[in-house]
Amino acid sequence: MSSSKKMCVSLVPIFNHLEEEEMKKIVELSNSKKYKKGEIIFRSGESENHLYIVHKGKVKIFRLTESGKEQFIRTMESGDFLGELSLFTKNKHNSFAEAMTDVEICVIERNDFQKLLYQFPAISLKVLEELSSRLESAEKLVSQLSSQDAEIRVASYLMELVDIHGKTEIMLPMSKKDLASYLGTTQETLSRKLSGFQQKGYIKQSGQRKIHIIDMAAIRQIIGSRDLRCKNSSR
Amino acid sequence: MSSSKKMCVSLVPIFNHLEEEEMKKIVELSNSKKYKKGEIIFRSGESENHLYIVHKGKVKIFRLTESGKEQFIRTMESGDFLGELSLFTKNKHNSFAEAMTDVEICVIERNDFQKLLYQFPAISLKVLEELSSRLESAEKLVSQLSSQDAEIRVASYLMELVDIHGKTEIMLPMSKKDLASYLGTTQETLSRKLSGFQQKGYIKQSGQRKIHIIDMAAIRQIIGSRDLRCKNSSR
DNA sequence: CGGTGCGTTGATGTTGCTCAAAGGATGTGG
DNA sequence: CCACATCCTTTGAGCAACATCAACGCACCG
Repeated sequence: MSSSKKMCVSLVPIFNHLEEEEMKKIVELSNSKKYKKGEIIFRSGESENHLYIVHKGKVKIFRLTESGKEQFIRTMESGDFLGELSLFTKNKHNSFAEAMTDVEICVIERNDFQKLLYQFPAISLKVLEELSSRLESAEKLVSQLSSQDAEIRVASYLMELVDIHGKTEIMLPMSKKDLASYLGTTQETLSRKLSGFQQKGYIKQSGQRKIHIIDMAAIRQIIGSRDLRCKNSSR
Repeated sequence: MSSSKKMCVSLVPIFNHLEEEEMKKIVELSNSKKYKKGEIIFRSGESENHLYIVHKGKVKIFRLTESGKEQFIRTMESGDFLGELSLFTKNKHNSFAEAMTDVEICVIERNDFQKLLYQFPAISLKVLEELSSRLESAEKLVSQLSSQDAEIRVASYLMELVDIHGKTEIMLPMSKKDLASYLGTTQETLSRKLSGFQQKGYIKQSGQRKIHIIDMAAIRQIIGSRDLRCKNSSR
């Protein structure tokens, strides 16, 4: 119990650089909770009073679109923290968190966390870093979504995965259904696009989530081809 | 000169709560710069070594879409700061900043700013707050963009402005061109949608950017009408 | 004034959403 | 261990929304 609490604290990048003693203090403030796959951890509209730290498992964060569709925002894995937004602004949650697998989470009270920030400025810096990078990826996502072309979005995403994995064998980190939502399209369209790529020999799908990239150049072409469609004459 | 520096520091929410003396220190670290309307303040890809604080005027932040289109991210006005991302992660800029009007900006060196954060934990908290709320609006934007329907996006945006202004007379904070980009659509579509609303008597446009909301209820209808379109039979 | 960029409107084509139906994959309980 | 339920995935067909192209009116600026 206490050990799993300790695990949490020592896991998270925002804490794990602290001295033994300081960590101990934090451990005392934290609580451990478990959720089964599919359980909702919090709902949009609920008021936020905690910092959640994912200790074990995977959590999916999503919103509901104005028009009622589920919009996948991101996944959180071991070491990630969430609930950060309302920690400072006293707002309500504006998104949902659902356990994608069985999950263990450590929880710290809002007020306690704020005190920690005052006590240990270094923590603030870590949190800042994390928020910055999260903001960055959110803005990147925005930029991708407004690329009208679903094909380009899919292609970009594949390239992104290649970069992350560092090889041409990639695994989708979520179901195609969720991925479609993340990319701002539908399951059907995503499925068609991938099948299309496969037919043209750009990729090879195996199993549910494994994709082998065969012709990177061709895929890059797609991304950079905003006016190929104009007419083949002009360029 | 020095007075305009001081203005900057006392303007920004992240600093203006500090003691006179502390501010003085900060003033010493800052520099003032001016840009003419249309000038680029920084470009995507340039490395980031400064915190910019907008003192006077308006700045537009945008990215270039994978497909080469301009994607409007946000505007920054007096008191807002930017350049925050790379301040912590040592990255390159991933967006462009362009002066929408003549602009005065205060600049602080990256390293100096980091020192400030260590010295005054309260600053970190302010920055955290700001980043949080920025992240929130980015995620909201994501959620809106993936609402396939441009009409809904336009309607939502109008309602948002009404909330902000607190009245039914609203001013667009940017050109329709930029707004279209922000909403992930084109000038033409935006123009048509607005004309459409006007024809149905929901709104009244006057001048370039002034809009009077007449029938809020109708507009709210649009937003919540994900399956009205099924068949006209239902209404 | 001519020039440049923004805003509007019209016509046309295409992407990708919707609905529908059926084939895997996975899991649950008998 | 099998039968059944559920969820994810794939494929098909039709249609509406929206991007694109094009042309013109309008404002702002030198």
